[in-house]
Amino acid sequence: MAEISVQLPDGSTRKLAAGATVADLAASIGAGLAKAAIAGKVNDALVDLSSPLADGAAVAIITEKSPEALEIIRHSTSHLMAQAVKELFPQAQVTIGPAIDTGFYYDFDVDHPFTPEDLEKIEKKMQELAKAALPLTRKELSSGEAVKFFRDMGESYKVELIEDLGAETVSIYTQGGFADLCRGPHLPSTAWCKAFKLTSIAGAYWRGDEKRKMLQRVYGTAFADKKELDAYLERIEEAKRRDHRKLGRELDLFSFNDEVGAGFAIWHPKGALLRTILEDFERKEHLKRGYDIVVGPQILKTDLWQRSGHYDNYRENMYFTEVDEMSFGVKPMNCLAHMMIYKSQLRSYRDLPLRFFELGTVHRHERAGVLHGLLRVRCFTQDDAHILCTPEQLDAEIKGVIAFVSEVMAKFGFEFDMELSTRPEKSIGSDEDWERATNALLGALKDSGRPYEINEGDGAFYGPKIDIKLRDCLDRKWQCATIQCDFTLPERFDLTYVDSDGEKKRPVMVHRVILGSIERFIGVLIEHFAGSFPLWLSPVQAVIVTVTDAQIEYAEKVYNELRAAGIRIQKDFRNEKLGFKIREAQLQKTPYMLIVGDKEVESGRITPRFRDGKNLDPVTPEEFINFVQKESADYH
RNA sequence: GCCGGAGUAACUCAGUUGGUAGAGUAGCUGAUUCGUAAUCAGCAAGUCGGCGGUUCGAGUCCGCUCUUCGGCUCCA
Repeated sequence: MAEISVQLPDGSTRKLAAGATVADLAASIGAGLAKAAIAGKVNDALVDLSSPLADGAAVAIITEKSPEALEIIRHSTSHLMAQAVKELFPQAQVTIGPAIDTGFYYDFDVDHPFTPEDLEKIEKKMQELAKAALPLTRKELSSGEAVKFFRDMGESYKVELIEDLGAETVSIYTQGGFADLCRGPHLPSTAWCKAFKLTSIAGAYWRGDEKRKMLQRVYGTAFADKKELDAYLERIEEAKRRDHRKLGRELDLFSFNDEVGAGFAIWHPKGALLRTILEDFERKEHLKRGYDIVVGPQILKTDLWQRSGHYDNYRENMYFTEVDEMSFGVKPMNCLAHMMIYKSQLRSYRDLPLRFFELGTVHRHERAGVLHGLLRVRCFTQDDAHILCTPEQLDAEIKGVIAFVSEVMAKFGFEFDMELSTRPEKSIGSDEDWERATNALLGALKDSGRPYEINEGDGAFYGPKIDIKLRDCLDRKWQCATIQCDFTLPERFDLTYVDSDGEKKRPVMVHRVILGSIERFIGVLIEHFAGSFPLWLSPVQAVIVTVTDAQIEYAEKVYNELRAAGIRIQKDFRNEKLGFKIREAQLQKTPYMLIVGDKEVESGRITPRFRDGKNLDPVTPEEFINFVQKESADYH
């Protein structure tokens, strides 16, 4: 009988009978492994346990503990859900059901939308089916056979998928009476689906195309075991507790109001102060790095937006107004004024690079369904800058921006990911310009030494971009910074500089933001810190609290002293018990509570209590001022 | 914009089969003067998101609309 030999991850080789499968290999290594195995990895491709091995293959056994396992578990759980749905709602058509970052989903075409009660029924049915330990078996069919197979079952979406695939053969996975088109791999049996939960129902367009039919999407999540599932669900609860919309109201930072308009935040004193602190920080950091602060108007003539291309490409997101029979567009971006500033005089190569920075408030008419607290609004302020430089300076400028982003994010304690987005279908500019710009960004990314991803066709209409997504403490990603290359607007506005050879040349423009939108960034900050801002950011750094009315006079004096020294302080001299006032300050997540009782009055001191409950030794007001100034200066 | 939930006092929420709206917190008033997460008592508070319809009667049923939540799509 012929033998094959395969290579294991530790470098050793193993001989097996010809036709042996991954499962056979696991069994030959040990009974424990055979029991734990859920799939295999052959030459870096994931395969089923039942997959036969070829001679010379490099094979690894995947168990629940393998990093690759989660995706397989989730994918198989999505099949389990589809099976449950088909059993409960036989008229439902199945479409696609992949594993995603947070779990999985499956889209169905059904006559009636699912209700929350349906979700419970489906989950219950899934548990039954999992208990039944149905084996998942793979079968290969020719495309023609598969089309007939699914057409006979009335699964027209599957037929469409196979036809679009254009492959000679496709694979089908069967479990009990349910069969699904799928590349796999899958768990050996539904018994491996041990810890799952359906989380939500949503509408989703077939193939993400809003012109096509709206399907019903059911989201769920799955893990290798119950403990991990519970940990995940706990994390979701934690995220809810940290929701910036909830904390924004509780900490009295901002609100939204029907009468003001959807997507327009109104900033209360503490929130506005927090913004101001961030904005002051930004101005300082930009001036340090050779940026010039500029300011443009809120509305500009519509003619100008036509010239820039915004009118053709971005009009549906803009607000317009007419005054004196003249049309104006409310700015959705800050670049036009910056270009006009550039054009206000003749520029020499010696002037470049010019870096115009503006905390520019823009309005964008986002579609009603996308608004989301501060993270998605219709009016927001960008920490926007436009760098105008020679083509030779472009690489260095982009690298400088990436370094700027790194330094700022480190101050807030954020990790971030970078993504390069290339030319979209709807765009302006020549192929050569796009290529040049894309290469400049790519070069800077490579040089940064950080990992990055590429999103084909996701660029802005005027140029490719690097998007920087930062991760909060719950590992969620938010786009904030972006660096966009633009060879097009300088052309449209005929921007020039006089080079050393006396010739007029075209500068390159880089649009970039560091925090992105102040609104969104604050939303992320609130969730990241769960409202407990570091001292340098806290709109209220301390609250001075009296024990009884007897200390008011002294406390008032200290309050004035600290406020005059620039400490952001509030007073709580109400006739309430100390515990009551501490509790309130604590719920407001105020960093320091300064306790003033008779002892402090006598000694001319205050007793600071940090919001974690720790009491510091009594200090004089001057000592506290020094302490706060020192701690704030380091941006902790 | 699309699909599906939701909208009741400032906030969080209860309100049976349609019969005239209730709790906790916050607020106000009074008492209490108190040392590290809630002192006690009393009072006041709602066009039940808005408009229209069905009905003797609508918070409850129907239609439209606004807002909001979860997604789709889009994006800082």
